[in-house]
Order: sequence, then structure tokens, then C-alpha cells
Amino acid sequence: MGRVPCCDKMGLKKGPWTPQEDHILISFIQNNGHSNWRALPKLAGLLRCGKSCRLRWTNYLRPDIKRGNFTKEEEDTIIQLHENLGNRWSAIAARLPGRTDNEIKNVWHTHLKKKLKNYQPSQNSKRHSKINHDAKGPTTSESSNNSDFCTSSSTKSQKQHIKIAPNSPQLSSSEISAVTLVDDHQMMKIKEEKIESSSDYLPKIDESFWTDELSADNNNYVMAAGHDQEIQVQFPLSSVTEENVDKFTTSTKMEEDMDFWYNVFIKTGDLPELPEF
DNA sequence: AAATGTCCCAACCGCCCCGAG
DNA sequence: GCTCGGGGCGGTTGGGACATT
Repeated sequence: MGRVPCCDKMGLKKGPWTPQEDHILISFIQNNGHSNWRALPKLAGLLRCGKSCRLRWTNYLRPDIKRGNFTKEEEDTIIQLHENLGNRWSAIAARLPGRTDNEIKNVWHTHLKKKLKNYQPSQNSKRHSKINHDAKGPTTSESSNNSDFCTSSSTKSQKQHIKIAPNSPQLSSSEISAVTLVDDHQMMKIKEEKIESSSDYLPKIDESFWTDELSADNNNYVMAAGHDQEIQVQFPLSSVTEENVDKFTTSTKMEEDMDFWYNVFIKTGDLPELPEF
């Protein structure tokens, strides 16, 4: 199953890099760049596979890498971003200049995970679901696939919520009908719960899940965006047409470069009219 | 001082995505 | 539309460093 690892080819070296190898790789990239990692080791005269070269460069040799211990600020940032993004290390690394995804992943597993275990539940329950975050979450593409959430309809009337993601751009209550912050893991959990209980697919989320509440304005439209967040938008099933959902997912795609994410999760009930996007 | 346990992190592995042909 | 290959990502591991007994 899967492709044969490139390093399994005869004669290619594995394991720790020597200073000589590092020097060869740095010199070659400085002079020639790295347009083709697969061809690079051959051209540079390294007995390594391209993947190994790429990892060595991106995780260790790149000139813009910041070495040394993580600062308290960096750790806090990682914790915060991990709450929002889950195990998307590359996305977290993109917001920490000079740090690599590998490094952040290591710090998380060796320090921060333990640190978080010592937190009192009440300290983070405002913004963070108690849903299992250690479970292996789906990829972004999986969680962005909203179709699973747009088909079922056998639910009772739902109480209306107005929820704002902590890092959302400024949104007035008149701009929002109902918004819930979720991340990949939470979204997966919701999917699981939906599968487990076909007669009631609404997620079972306790009040600690919700972020700050705002007042409702039933006549206004649903429009929400969260930076570094996944957003669950709720609106009445009766308002939903394929066209509307398409419009929403289209707007998601338009925003992807800026790391805005939307997820559509439809609930039935007495909720505002779906807007024109 | 030696043995054992634990921590840490660089590197590897397997899978996925996406573009080219 | 399909296949293939390169690049990227997240999970895991091997082994050295350090701490404890």
C-alpha cells in the first residue's frame, strides 16, 4: 500500500546529517535554489533522497530559522492557536516566524500538552469545547466538506444562539443570526454524533462550549467570519437551498488565502431568513 | 560509578493533495 | 477523467542526553 519510500532506494543514506552534508546542501541551495527536491541530491552530490534534503533544509538549515527555547509568548501563542486550529502544525508555524512545524509539534508533545493538563477546566471552557481534542481529527478538507451537515432534517425546534468566535473580525449583532465556533476535532465529533444518532443529529454541546453571547436580531442575515477559526453557521433548514449553500461555500473558497474558514451546519427551528450572499 | 528510567528532538514514514501530461 | 510524481503534512520513532535510583 502506498508508494515505496524514496529512501529505500539502494545506496541512499538515512539517519543524522553530518556537518559536511549540511554544508553541501546549504551551498547548493544558495547557488541553485531548490526548484526540484527529487533531483537536488543527485545534482548536489548527496547520497540522500530529496525528501530527506527538503526536511533537513526546512526544519534545520533554513537561514530564517530561530533557534533556542520558546518564549512564554510563543508558548501562549501555540496554545491559543492549537485551541483554534487543532493539530495543524504548519498553520500554527506560519504564525510563528522562524519556527517550524516540526519544532512546534515537538514542543507541544513534550511541554505544552502536559502544561495544559494542569489547567482547571473552568479556565478554558469559555472558548474551548470539552470535546476530545486528543482524538485524531480530520484534515481541513474533510472538515470543510459541509455536505454531511446539509441533508438531515428530523430535528425539533432549536433554541437560537448568537455566538462569536474569539478572534473574529468585528461583527455587530445585527450582522449575525447564529454563529458557533468549532475546530476540526469538534467538527469531527459532531459528525460522529450525527452518525451515532440518526434521529437527532444535533451535537450535544454543553454551555461551556459557547463563546460570548450577543443579542439576537431575527431579521438580519447570517454572515460570519473567523480568522484562524472554523465557524459553524446556523440558519433555518427551510431557508436552505442548494444555491444558498453553494454561495456560502463559494465565499469560503474566496477567503481561503486569508485563513478564513466556514462550516455550514444546518439546524431546523425558528431562525432568521437566510440572506443573499 | 553503574544501571535504569525519562525526556527530548531530529529524522523518518505513510498518506494526502494537486498539477502536469 | 485517469495516472503519476513532487511536495507537503501530521504522526511516530530511534537514540542521545539527562535525571534518578
